[in-house]
Amino acid sequence: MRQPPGRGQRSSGERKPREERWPELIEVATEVFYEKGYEAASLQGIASRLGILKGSLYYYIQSKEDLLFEVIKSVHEEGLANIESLATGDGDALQRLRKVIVGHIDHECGNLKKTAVFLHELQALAPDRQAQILGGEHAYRGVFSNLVATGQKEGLIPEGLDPKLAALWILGSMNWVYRWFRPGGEFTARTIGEQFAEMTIRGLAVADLQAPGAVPGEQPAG
Amino acid sequence: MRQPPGRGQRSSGERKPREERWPELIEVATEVFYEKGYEAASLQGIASRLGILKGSLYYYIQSKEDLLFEVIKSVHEEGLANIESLATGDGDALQRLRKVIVGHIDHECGNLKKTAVFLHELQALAPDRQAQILGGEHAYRGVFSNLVATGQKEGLIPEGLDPKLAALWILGSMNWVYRWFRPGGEFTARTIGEQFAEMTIRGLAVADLQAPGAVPGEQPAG
DNA sequence: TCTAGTGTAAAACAACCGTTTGGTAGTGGC
DNA sequence: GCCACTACCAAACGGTTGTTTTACACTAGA
Repeated sequence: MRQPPGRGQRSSGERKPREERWPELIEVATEVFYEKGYEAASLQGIASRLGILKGSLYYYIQSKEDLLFEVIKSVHEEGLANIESLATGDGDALQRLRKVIVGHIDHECGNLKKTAVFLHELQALAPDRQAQILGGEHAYRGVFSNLVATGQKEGLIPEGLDPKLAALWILGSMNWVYRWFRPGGEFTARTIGEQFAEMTIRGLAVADLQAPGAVPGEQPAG
Repeated sequence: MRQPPGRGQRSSGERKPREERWPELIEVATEVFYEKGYEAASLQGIASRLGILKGSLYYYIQSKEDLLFEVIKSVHEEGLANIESLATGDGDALQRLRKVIVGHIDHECGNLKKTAVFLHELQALAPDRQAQILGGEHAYRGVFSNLVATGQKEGLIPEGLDPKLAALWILGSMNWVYRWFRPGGEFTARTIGEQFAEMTIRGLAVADLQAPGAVPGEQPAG
């Protein structure tokens, strides 16, 4: 079964340069953290998927928590850049909000494991590292509360709504998706994003305003 | 420092009947799981808060996972009974949905630790135990999708919306609250529940219908 | 007074954890 | 052909974990 090091074919034992090993490590760590959760995951398990020994991981990291930190930091930066670019596009606040919601859910579903690790294991980090990632006043939430506040100035959203609460309301519905979405399942990311955006926009908009896009009539497959 | 067993005063060493110890155990376990997370929590820690040795816990449980199961099961039953009673009251579907949302968030914030353990640590259980708790087709979600479907029959909610997606949308926003709510903080559970209900109902209702209750004008303290 | 049962102590168990240390085969630059 | 460096192995470390076993002080009932 276990061939001597004739040639590849084994998943283990290959010596690789840092530039190749590092992203591999991040990817494998993400998968293992996703499957087992951070605390239940072991460096042993990560190392053996890479084909090296767990002690060898310390050539790349200084601690297990470092690994989680690196994973989460990269996911957060990626996701934040995504919605910030969507939020600063054309159109009024509600039109931009629609794009952000659809785009964020699409990104979330397309990067399910990474997102799940970020959303679920963030609190496994030490508090100062959590703060370091989220930024002083929750950059992520800020994008949404700013959109809501802008919508209020534009007269599209009633002044009675608290922008921060509205932002948390939106974030909650979106950040729950990773819990039940499965690729190839009942709903596509697109379907989810569009219906969520529809309901959310309608929930925020003033009474006498109706969003131009009608309720999408597509029947989800399955 | 360490008094010989003269009389009480120490938090440890008291022998108690099962009826008294068992709920104490569940409560302490809930707290520890809340603070550290299930995997990172140790039976050692739970036992020492009770003033007994970790081995003695096995007089009450058969495994650590059993403990989590008991905690989660009781929380789920409690929460489900709460929203089911609210969902079967008077009024049309949207009026009942409003009550359910406000009541559920109130319950969630009033039982923050229990709820957090349920929502965050459920997936630490073996899959069959998860299924055993959630019920065959997610009893919790069913309450909301049924309300949405009923609202559609009553002509209050457009037929184009998928009731299951709508239910997941609602659940997400509510189940995110435990992540940021803090007692005595910026918002009361009541404020959160009412604004969330307001936005959610409006997001679901057909265009030419306006909910009787206006947007709550209260300014949240802080 | 004897007895059965209850709630806990005490101690040990193997297993596994994250981390450290020291060594080394291979490689590219000089 | 030497040297420094890179990427990893090999082995061990102390500590903690969940769990099991045996024993025992105490209590209630007969």
